Amino acid sequence: MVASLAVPSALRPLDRQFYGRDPKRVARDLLGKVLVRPADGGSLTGRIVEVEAYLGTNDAAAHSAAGKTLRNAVLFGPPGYAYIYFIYGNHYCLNVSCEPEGVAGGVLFRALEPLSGIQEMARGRGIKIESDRDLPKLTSGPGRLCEAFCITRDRDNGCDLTDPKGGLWIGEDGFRASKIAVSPRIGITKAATRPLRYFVSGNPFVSGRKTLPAFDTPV
DNA sequence: ATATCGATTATCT
DNA sequence: GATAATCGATATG
Repeated sequence: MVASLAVPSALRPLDRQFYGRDPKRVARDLLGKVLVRPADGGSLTGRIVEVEAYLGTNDAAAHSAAGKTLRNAVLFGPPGYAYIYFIYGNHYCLNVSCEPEGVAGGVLFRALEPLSGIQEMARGRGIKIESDRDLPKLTSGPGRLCEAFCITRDRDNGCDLTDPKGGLWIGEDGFRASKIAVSPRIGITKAATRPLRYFVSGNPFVSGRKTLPAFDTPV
């Protein structure tokens, strides 16, 4: 089993200042934090192992690149709020707004390591967990983790992620993420080479490539 | 293990 | 009318 797979204790929410910074810094610092979905009979929780930074300006891949619209308004609002969008006619994806109010920016949640509420997550995903090898199918990928946590735009867009009494929030328990790697972002066509994806190297819950590609040794 | 492709719809041109 | 910050299934090596 994975070292960080432990039931979080004494989770305390991250404050708004944490999010009111450059998305690159927020993304890096979110690794190892815990996403919490309170529910009857026990919260769903998962440790963040993969994220991507989307810069409000000067980033063609960001939804905020072309300016504020009804859809992306949360990205231009105050930091620490959930921006949820619907993609490919099938999936929701979760972001948190960054930067001070009036400045766009966000972090996309790409993968979690499930900590508690495994059965609820499996039900949300509509799959059965036969062994530990099936666990990554719960929350490995931005669409999957939203399905596992029952995150939808109607329910959660604009939700305050700093509020532990709210329906969705992010906490820390003292765990320190290590072996952090950076790579280009996944699934985009614009600004596709910028290294803005942050992940825990080798963690089995990371989506796609879980390590940095090897390179030839110079002669 | 990697590659390709279809599903399905909100949003913007 | 085209596109998309994806996923799961199928095909092929």
